[in-house]
Amino acid sequence: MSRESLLPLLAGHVLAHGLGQASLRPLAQAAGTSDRMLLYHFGTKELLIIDLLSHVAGVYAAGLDAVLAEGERPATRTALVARIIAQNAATAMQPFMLLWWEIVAGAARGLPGFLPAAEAMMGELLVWLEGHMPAGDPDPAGGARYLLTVIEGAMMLTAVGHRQTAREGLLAGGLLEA
Amino acid sequence: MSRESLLPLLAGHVLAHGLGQASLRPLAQAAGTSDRMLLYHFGTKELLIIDLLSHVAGVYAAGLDAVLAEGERPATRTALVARIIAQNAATAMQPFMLLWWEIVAGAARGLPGFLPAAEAMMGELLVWLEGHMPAGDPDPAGGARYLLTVIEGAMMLTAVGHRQTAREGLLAGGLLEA
DNA sequence: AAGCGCATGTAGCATTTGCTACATATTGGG
DNA sequence: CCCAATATGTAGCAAATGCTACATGCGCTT
Repeated sequence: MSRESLLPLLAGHVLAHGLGQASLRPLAQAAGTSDRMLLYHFGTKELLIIDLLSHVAGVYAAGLDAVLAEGERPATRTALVARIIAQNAATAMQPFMLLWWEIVAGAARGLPGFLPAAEAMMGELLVWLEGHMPAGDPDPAGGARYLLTVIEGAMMLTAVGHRQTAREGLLAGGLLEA
Repeated sequence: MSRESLLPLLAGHVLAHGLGQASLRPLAQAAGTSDRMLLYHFGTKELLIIDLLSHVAGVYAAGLDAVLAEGERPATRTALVARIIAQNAATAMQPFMLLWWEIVAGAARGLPGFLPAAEAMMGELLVWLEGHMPAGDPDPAGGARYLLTVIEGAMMLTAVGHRQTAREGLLAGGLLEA
């Protein structure tokens, strides 16, 4: 079992149970090894988490590329927003969303490895958005950044029980069709 | 030392060091008591955290009311956005911001007490915003929700190292003057 | 003064946590 | 075949964590 073959299993556990419950022994059990072996491969829990976050960021990027392949380019900004909102609300995305907020919290606090991972994931989403802006959009670069800001705000409000508020906000901003 | 007199001291520690480091003995020391006494007053760490988050939400609301008293009503939405962005970027708000993302993460995961606190704080900010929309704004209610969404998105992007992205997004959305 | 309830200190316990020491398998190159 | 490097198991340790048991002070009523 190499580092690389371990990471997906570790990521699975963290996605299922959160970073808060990510202590060595549970992680090891989820990956079918021992804490002893995790330290052997990664050196330190801190280094393991850093590798793990980096790996999660990579998986996220790959997932975006997969979604990028399918589906046609939306005709309007509102269609694009609706598509992403729906995508993020899908139950398959839920575990990732839960993990995401922990990553944001860690990044804000400056925990090692968190900020690079968070920055990378938002960067990926940004380029994805920019590549999916409606054809003929007057300002694809700025528009993508604008939509990213709005969408992430809506995601956050949704996470804290203000889904309705977010929805009304998007409506009032002309970013969602009634 | 009653529950109520303890809470501000506990909140101080949590604001300074985060919820992750909030174990009973450090908390007790910050409040000038013992873990024994914390459990005596709150019954359980979980109950303590719930009380603590509720208290933090109350402090946040009071802080908003204080800011509400001073300052005149902005003339435009962009002025309002600029004011809040500046407010949140102030170093005095930094500890609260760090704590906020932990609360969001906890709320998303359904930890007891987190969601009510987060919901309350966003609710407070929403009414504050609604009360500070420019005079003559065509849609104060929807506009406040729209601005809330956008502002929180910008805050999140800022927290993960995408301050510039957020800024450009706000500019492209016409929510910030160049 | 006696006794009763609230408050608080001391000590500990069982569990978890990250990590280490030491021994042992496994395996590929000479 | 031998040996050295790689890989893995076993056992444990020191610290932290949430919580409990027991004793004791402190104040108030009767």
